[in-house]
Amino acid sequence: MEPKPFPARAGQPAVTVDVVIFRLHEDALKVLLIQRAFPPHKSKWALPGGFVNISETLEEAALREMEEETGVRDVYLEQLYTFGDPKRDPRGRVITVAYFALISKDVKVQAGEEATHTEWHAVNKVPDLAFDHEKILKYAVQRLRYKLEYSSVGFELLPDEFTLSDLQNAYEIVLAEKLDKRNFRSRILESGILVETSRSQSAPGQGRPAKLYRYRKSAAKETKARRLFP
Amino acid sequence: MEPKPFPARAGQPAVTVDVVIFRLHEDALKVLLIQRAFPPHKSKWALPGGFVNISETLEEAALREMEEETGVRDVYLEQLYTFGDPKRDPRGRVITVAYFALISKDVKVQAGEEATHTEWHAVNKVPDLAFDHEKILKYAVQRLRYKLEYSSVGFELLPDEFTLSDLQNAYEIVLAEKLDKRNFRSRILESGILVETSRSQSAPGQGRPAKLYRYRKSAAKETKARRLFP
DNA sequence: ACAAAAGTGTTCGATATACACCCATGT
DNA sequence: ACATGGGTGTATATCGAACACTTTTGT
Repeated sequence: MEPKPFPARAGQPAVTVDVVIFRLHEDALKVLLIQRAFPPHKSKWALPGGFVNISETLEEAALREMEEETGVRDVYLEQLYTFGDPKRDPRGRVITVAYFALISKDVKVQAGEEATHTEWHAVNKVPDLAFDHEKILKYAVQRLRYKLEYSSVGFELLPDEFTLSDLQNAYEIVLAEKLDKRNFRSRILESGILVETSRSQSAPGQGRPAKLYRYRKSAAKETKARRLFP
Repeated sequence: MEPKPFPARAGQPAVTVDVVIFRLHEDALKVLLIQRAFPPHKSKWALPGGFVNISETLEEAALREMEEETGVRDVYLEQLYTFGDPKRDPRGRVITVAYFALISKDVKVQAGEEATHTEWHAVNKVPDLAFDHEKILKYAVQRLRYKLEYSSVGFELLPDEFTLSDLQNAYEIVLAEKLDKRNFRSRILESGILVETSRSQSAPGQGRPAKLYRYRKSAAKETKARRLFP
């Protein structure tokens, strides 16, 4: 594989999208990184991303990049911020529109294209990143934590059916803090965003089986909603 | 004045900044609009904006546009969102990074360049806007209202010194709702973000003179701060 | 019977909300 | 003295935070 031609022209900034793809795995919040095969920052890790095609929306560009690297298309995707420091890319002026994506736990993630070296890294243990990608990642983590408290994006990280312990676990991993079990459960249940299924799930080790719940998408009123976790 | 050449090239999106400039005037929240002198959307009103120069940051571009139209440079400026629908500009692919700005009440706003026709419009009475600028404006108003409740950006709309009635008035105008005087005052004062000056101000009509306060910038902890107005 | 995880309520302090009258000044 | 806007406190309801034991299952 050859490096793609760099499309910036004199006088005109180029536009890319970069995507911070989050996923819960092995009790950690992980982010997908690609090891760069070409300079600049050769062999450093970077967020997946690429140039915006002339006839696609920014969101389509982000979804395309996601699909190329993960095979996954049906995800939660949100625009994060646009980074435009003239010196952020040594090749020339590149403005990047950053997105973040959340992948459900039950979605099978395929490897990227043959030659590209992609890996999931725990967000609190990422290696040195190329360009300003550390700044972008930090911003994304901050936004995810914030939204977890005020909205119900958290469910996008879980499978269709999950136990309340799974859910609390997911929140604790992302927020990096312990939550009170009774308060967590009563708040979640009172909010009415969950429906109980008739099934339950035996714990991996042993113990009392837990009821399985499902998220009611219809109840996703973000705006002015009471915080889930104050 | 001639229309500027349109710099989009084949295969490359062009990048602009658009700025939603807010100001309180005549008991209304107003936004600065420019009447377009050339097609497309000739004679429609639009947000001030323009192409990003190759060596300036996005924020610098937004400040430059602001200064060109208002003569004002020292303002609160925040990135809003990036709009990139391929069909948002009929001339070609233009991605715009939208910003919003807040101008203090004591800043004198100069007219824009000779030929450009600029006017302040109350946000609830704006005319038909060019491109997708109505969407951008609505988004900006929503963000401003939101931030007013959670942070102290509200002070950026007021002069250096102001009375508590002025402040409450500003909040009521932006939020478009009445607030309780006693609750407003105790919350603001308890939060410690104001310092009392030794001076007071006679009301324009008559009545008891009001104490003048000043905003303590140092107390601007936005993150995880308690909401000013829940 | 015991280990392991699920499930369940109450108390207490803090905060939000609703609400009405006196004060200082100018005319 | 009166009109005008400035300034003040309390009672009630609601919400968040802290906290420990019983239940159900598998081995």
